[in-house]
Amino acid sequence: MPELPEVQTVLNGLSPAMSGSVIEAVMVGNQKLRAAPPPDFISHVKGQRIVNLSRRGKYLVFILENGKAIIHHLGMSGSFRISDTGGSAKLHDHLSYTLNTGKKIIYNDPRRFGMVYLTEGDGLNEHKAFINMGPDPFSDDFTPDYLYEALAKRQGPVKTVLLNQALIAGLGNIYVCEALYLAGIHPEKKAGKVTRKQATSLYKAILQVLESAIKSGGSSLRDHKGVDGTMGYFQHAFNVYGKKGQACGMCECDVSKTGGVKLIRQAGRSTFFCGQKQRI
DNA sequence: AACAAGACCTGCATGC
DNA sequence: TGCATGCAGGTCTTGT
Repeated sequence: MPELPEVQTVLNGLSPAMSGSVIEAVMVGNQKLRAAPPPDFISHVKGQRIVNLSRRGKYLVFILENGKAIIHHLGMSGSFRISDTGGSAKLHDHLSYTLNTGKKIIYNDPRRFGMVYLTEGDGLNEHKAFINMGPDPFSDDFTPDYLYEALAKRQGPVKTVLLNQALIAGLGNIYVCEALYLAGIHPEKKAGKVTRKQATSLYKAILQVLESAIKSGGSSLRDHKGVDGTMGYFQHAFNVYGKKGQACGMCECDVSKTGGVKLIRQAGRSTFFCGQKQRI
């Protein structure tokens, strides 16, 4: 489910409810997540005030008063909701935080690909979730030059390389497809063959697509929802993703001749692109 | 080292 | 209607 814009949307929804609040109770379900909370999770978290919430790539980070940090990844199907303490439990609720404000923050994840960590002695930066993570697209470290250099070293198709979180943190399948479309770059082009000029276009396209998705509250494919249950609506702005055989977002060509948006499979993932606008 | 493929799960859409 | 199949926003592990 969630790529950077969706995680940012979740963060924006959770922050007002959680920031400064004290965690009075924690529920950890029996079913195992991909990375389940450690056994001592509750004892380190209970009674702690949440002093800061942030996002790193696709991870959410809650900093506690005792200096430890809770790290959440939503996997493919994870979502948070805010409810009253009297709210009823739902299938696939795996974790919840009851706050001193009377609100309950509930993590639900049908596919259980989500991950929950608690930092140990080492700082956040040394945590395994972040130790090899590339720059966030919105950080100062992410520049056209950085992108060009990162791609230049790689032989694989640019589409696949852009999904590597060690190069850029936060991009996922949807927004890579959309960014390559905006930049006019064919997904099968070798990363190392992307020119400096193309890298600059791609840099701009990445920021543009992420920024507009965040403004729209993320995309709501299937079950992704904001913390209040509202749906994002960025999917209405997709140019190519999920549009196999249809006209791309800015198409002036005859779909009956071109066949419209193409769907191929790269490294096991679906890639949508426009054969007219995106060139090798 | 870098890359591709498989594994991990459930739910949903599709086709018979 | 029921059943089988394939696919889904991600990442980690395994094998080449």
